[in-house]
Amino acid sequence: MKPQNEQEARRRRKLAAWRGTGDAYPNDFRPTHLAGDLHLDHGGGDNAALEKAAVTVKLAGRLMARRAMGKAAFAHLQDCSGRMQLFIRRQDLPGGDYDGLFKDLDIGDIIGVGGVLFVTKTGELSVRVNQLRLLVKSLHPLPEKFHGLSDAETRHRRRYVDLIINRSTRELFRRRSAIVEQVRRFFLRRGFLEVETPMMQAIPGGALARPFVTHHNALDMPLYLRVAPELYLKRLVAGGFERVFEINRNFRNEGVSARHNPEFTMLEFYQAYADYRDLMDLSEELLRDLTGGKTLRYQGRDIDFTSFERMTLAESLLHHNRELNEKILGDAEQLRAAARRLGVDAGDGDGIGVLQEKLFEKTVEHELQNPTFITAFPVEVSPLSRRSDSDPALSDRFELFIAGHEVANGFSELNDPEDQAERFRRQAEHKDAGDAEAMHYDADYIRALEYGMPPAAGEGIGMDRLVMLLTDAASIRDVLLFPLLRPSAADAGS
RNA sequence: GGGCCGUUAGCUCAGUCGGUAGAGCAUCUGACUUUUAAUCAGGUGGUCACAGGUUCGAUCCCUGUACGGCCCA
Repeated sequence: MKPQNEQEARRRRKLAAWRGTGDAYPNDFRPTHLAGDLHLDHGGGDNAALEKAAVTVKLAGRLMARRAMGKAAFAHLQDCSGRMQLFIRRQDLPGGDYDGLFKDLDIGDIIGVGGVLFVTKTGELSVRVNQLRLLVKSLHPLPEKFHGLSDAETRHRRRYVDLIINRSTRELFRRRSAIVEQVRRFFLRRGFLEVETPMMQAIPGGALARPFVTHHNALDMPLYLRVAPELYLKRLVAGGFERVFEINRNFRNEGVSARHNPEFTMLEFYQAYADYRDLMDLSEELLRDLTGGKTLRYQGRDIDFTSFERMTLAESLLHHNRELNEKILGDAEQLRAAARRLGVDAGDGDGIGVLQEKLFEKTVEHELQNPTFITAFPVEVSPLSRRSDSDPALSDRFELFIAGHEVANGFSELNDPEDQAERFRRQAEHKDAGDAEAMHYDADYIRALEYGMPPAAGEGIGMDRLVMLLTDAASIRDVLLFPLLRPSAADAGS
């Protein structure tokens, strides 16, 4: 713990004195109103009418500003709905409270007030306070009122301070909640069942990613935090829940960056008797629902949600790389040489599919600003996707790119148990060869497919990136309440 | 993992071509009964991230460490 500064020491002394007078942490004050509601109901009115109505209110919240003028003072109280100005006169408070209680308050203290609504001569709805209580003493000075708290590290480590002081932070997380709600309603309206599947899995699956490993003591077995819910959701489709979705956390043991957090929120949904084209249509509908189908400003660029482009991976590579042609795309050696010329880290063992995907990430992905579906990914990099009827090397899969980043990944599901078993075996070989991101062989999932899973399509959408897009946030840390940070030395111990 | 940048008062930031640091807000004292970044007068507040090195002397130069930011993998 850092040594106390003078301001903190003063507050602690006040708390100690306050404890001596009775219960320092009471819980018997009940507000009757919220500031925001009062502004809606009484804002903009004229004072004569309001004074005549004599509206008495009780409000509770945090003292955020104070302007004292001798025997009277203005202050602002902030509750979950907004702010309300308080007008406090010595003559209106019970004996001694103005000098003994009000003047002793600090910015940040949580108080309860009672009083009557009125409008000041500058037109601001206010409460003329005749009852004042200190409910919680705040022991740390708050950041400055004008610049607020802007240091990114402190905002993330002490999100509670960020939320107290920065209105934009409060609004962003309310927006996030509303977006999740809207997505949920979108799927419920279409007959999807919301489910919850295991976060702790004995066999991790559903994505090419390195999992976190933990240990269950009583069962003495390793458990993995899920990298995706996919295989469980498809078991549910096999079980007859023909439309399911889940919005929940995934965990991937990878680096941290402006777009990656080790735990992140994923929307996954599955629909029987549909294919990847149906899901592209559904994705468009969802995004139009969320954006109003308009142009959206993101990080200084306009993104047009009125039209969604569709092109195959190969088409996108040819379109963005003049030096490539179809012959090169189909020849591993020529492709590898071309990739290396373009600065791609191409391994000797990389097949055509892997090379095409790496080339795509290097040369195309960041170019895709307006919503664009890229389709026809190589089977080689799509171990759970249905093979294309027209070309067995390709899968019926798409990814949606917006603002240069992957937002969604969907495909017609592979429901042929023998093909799936073969692909699991290939993945297991990669894993044995040291690929920490390769998939495990999941025999029970194969059994589920053997019972029969209806033809289906499924998709995952990264909710954090979606929220970033809709709130114009530059970093995933801005849309996570508590992004992962290394522990700071200052916070160690007590 | 690599490169570059940052860390100074509770907060937002200046600054010192190496001689122990400033502003605004906050806070304290005083004045003030319609203010709202209140105003006016006067104060307090610092291990200059941490640890070494160079130097008569380091917040400043050098090295390392921690944490963070941006870019790359």
